[in-house]
Parts: sequence; structure tokens; C-alpha cells
Amino acid sequence: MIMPEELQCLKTIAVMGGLKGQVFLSSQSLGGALGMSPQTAARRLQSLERKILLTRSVTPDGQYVTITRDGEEALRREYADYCRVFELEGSGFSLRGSVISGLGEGRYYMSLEPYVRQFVQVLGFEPFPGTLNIRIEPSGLAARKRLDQLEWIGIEGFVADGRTFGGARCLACRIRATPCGIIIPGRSHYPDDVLEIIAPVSLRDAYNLADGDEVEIEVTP
Amino acid sequence: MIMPEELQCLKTIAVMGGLKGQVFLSSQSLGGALGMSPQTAARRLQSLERKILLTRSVTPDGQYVTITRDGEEALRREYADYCRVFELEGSGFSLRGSVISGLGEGRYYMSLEPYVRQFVQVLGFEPFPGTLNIRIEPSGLAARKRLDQLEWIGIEGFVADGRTFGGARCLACRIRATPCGIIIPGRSHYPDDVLEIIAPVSLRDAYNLADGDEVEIEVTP
DNA sequence: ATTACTAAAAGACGAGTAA
DNA sequence: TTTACTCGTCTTTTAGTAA
Repeated sequence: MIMPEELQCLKTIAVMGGLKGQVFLSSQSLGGALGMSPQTAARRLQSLERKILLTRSVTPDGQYVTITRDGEEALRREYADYCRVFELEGSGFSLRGSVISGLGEGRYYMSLEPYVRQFVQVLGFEPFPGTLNIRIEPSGLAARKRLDQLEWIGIEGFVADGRTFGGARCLACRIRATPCGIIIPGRSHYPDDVLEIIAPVSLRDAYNLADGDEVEIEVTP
Repeated sequence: MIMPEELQCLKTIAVMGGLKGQVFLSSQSLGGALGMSPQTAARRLQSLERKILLTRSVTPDGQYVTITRDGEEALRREYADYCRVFELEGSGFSLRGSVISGLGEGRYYMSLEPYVRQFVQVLGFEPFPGTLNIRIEPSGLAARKRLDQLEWIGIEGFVADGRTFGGARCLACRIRATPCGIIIPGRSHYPDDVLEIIAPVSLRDAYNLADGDEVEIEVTP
């Protein structure tokens, strides 16, 4: 079995050029690059050699090291993992949270024509007059913050009846089978643990949701 | 400082989807995936949480884990290393070896017109009648084997004067400033620790090489 | 079934030494 | 300077226990 600290060492040698030919190094220089003592670096080299992940030719003042085919394959497997992680990235976030009661303001705003018009344009549906408030679980807050990096669509504010209505930002998402939108008032960038959801229908009715029920919000850019 | 075994753990969680939202897991399932005891896996999760590389929400029957921004950055740094390693790959091998005496057969074959004609076509120069034999250092053998994966160009055999001359394969390379070719008789795929080099000039004369002198062969596909 | 903690065993680390 | 080895220390691991 190849240990993670061995792989780290192998990778460092690869970065130094160990895949393209032999690399000249000393235990000290390698140890320095890896933040460890020369002794430990030397032991790493020995164990990697024993596992045929690299070959060495030791000289009185250092050693020539080359990564073998097996070593390359090990690195490639690791590389493939990272590719999988970052390639499919952005293909979808998924946040879990529980339904909570809002202040009922959502219903009022969702009935204002300039907002409705923009939502239709941006999300492709006429929002049900009312919002569903979801409190994101503590462990989901990290993913919640990541959402801020995505491309939110601006909703313009407007003036009507001598009153100013603020702007907002909006992101398409999905709850179960229903296409929805996350709507965040203003332009604040800082995360909130409560997300306000709009949908073409009443989600509470459609899925029989009560306060405390858990739902999953899926964001697929 | 983030240790390699912690990064390994973080990567595994990322593969499970920890970058896209929370992942449900238990110490046991994670330990199984990482080949370690549940206790160790639990400790990993705790230390990763302490370093704010992930956040957890522990429940009586498992935990929801999400990778934080810091965690993602750590993974991204690692990914960048691997990209560097494999992107520039194939940009050049470099083999070290020492000059040895051949059997003098090279001179004869290099003077045969059908061979010469093909070398001119493939390598772009008329080979000096004679080959330089290089014994690859033991530590370079791994890189030597890697050469077999590259695209060698076939040299056709022929019949002349009632005698059959075998084929060979050939790969462009460089020794110091001189463009050269590695030539391997037949179609054997198994590595040899001696490489036969042809060049437009006598490399021995051009660089004053004697037996035992070290040279570097650079292959840049 | 979990997580978290404790304690004994195992293993890794790095200083020191020799070649 | 190297590498390679030994040895004492310290960390890490895992089994066992409790919640």
C-alpha cells in the first residue's frame, strides 16, 4: 500500500522533473522541499525504491532519482481523482436546510409587478406570491458561501407610489422537481444562513411542507 | 501546516462530493474508503475541522461534512501541482549515460544507401558513418523504458546483394547542440541499457568524447 | 448503529555516528 | 559535503469503553 506521505514525496520529485529523466537531489534538499529532516527524506526515498516507484543511483554527494512506470501510474491515479473533483465542478451544489417561517413580507414583494416581470424574464416562471424560507444547516454554510461565487442575476429596484423598492440578486435552483429561485435582497455579499426561495407554485402546498421539514436545494449552473 | 494524510482525507471527501455540498458519512465509511480505522478517520475529520478545511454537523448516526473555501484552496494547490507535472509531460526526456565502444558495425550499416536515404527523410540529416554507443546509467533505465512509449519512426529493411538487412526504429534526439537520432535495430520492445546514436557529424570528434565520458541525451517530441 | 475519549502498542521522527 | 544506520523520544494508531 502506498502511503500519502510517500505520494507527496513522489509528487515533489515529479514536479522537480522526475518523470522526464533523472533528477539530482540530496536528502537534505528533498527534505527542505518537503519540510522534513534529511533522515526522513532519505527513508522516504528508500521505501519508494523498495516499492519500485522510483529508481536511484546513489553517489557520494547526492543521488540521481527517476520515477518508474509504477510511480507514474500512482501519480496518474491521484491526478485522475483531482480531475474528477475539479472538472465536474460547478455542475451542481446541493444545500440541505429546514423550512422556517418568514415574516410574510415575501408575499407582498412578490406581488409587485416590476419584480414579477423581472423574475419571469430571469427564471422563466411567474412566481407564486410568497417565499419559502430555508434555514441552512450549520454544516452547509460552507457550501452556502460558495454560492456567492456563482453568477447571480441582478434584479433592479424601482420607485413606485413615491416609495423606493430595493434591488436584489437571484439564482436559479431546484427543489425536488420544481424549478425555483433563490432571492437575496440588496447586494450584500456576506452569507446568511437563511435562504429565501421563490417558485411558480406554493412549495409548502405542493410538497406539504411544514416548519422544520428538511429540504434539499439544488443549484445547477 | 497541512499534512499529506489530511490532504488525502480531504481529497477523498471531495471525490465524494464535499465540494458541491454536504456529504453524509460515518467515521467507519470514511475509514473504509481510506484504508484506516474509524478512530483514525474520526481524528482526521476533527483535525481538518480545527484547521477550518471543512465543517461538520454531527448527528447520532453519522455526520454531514462540507469542504470550506480554505479546504478547496488546499485541494486546488495540489491539483495545480499535478497539472504542472502532467501537462508539460512529453515536453522532453533527458537521459544520462557514458560513452562506450561499440563493435564498429554501425559504421558499415550507416554507409548503406537505403538506410541513409531513410534517415535523411526521417531525421533531416545525412548520418555520419558511425554510431556513438551510450550506456545508460542504472538510474536512467526507468526513463529509458518510458522512451518506448514515444512515437518511434520505423526504418524499413531491404534486400541487397542477396542479403537481407533488417528494419529498425528511430527517434530524434539531441546531444548538446547537435540534433541526433536514437536507433534501435529490429522491433524489440524490451529495454536495453545501451543506446546507439547517429548524428550528422562524428560526436566523438565534435565534443572530444572518450570512453567513459558522460553525456546527456535529450528527447523532445 | 454513531461519536468521543483513554490508554497501550506500534511506528515514525530526527539527533548522533560512521563511512 | 553525502548516505545509511542505530537509538531514544515522541507521535500516531487502534482497541476498548462510555455516552
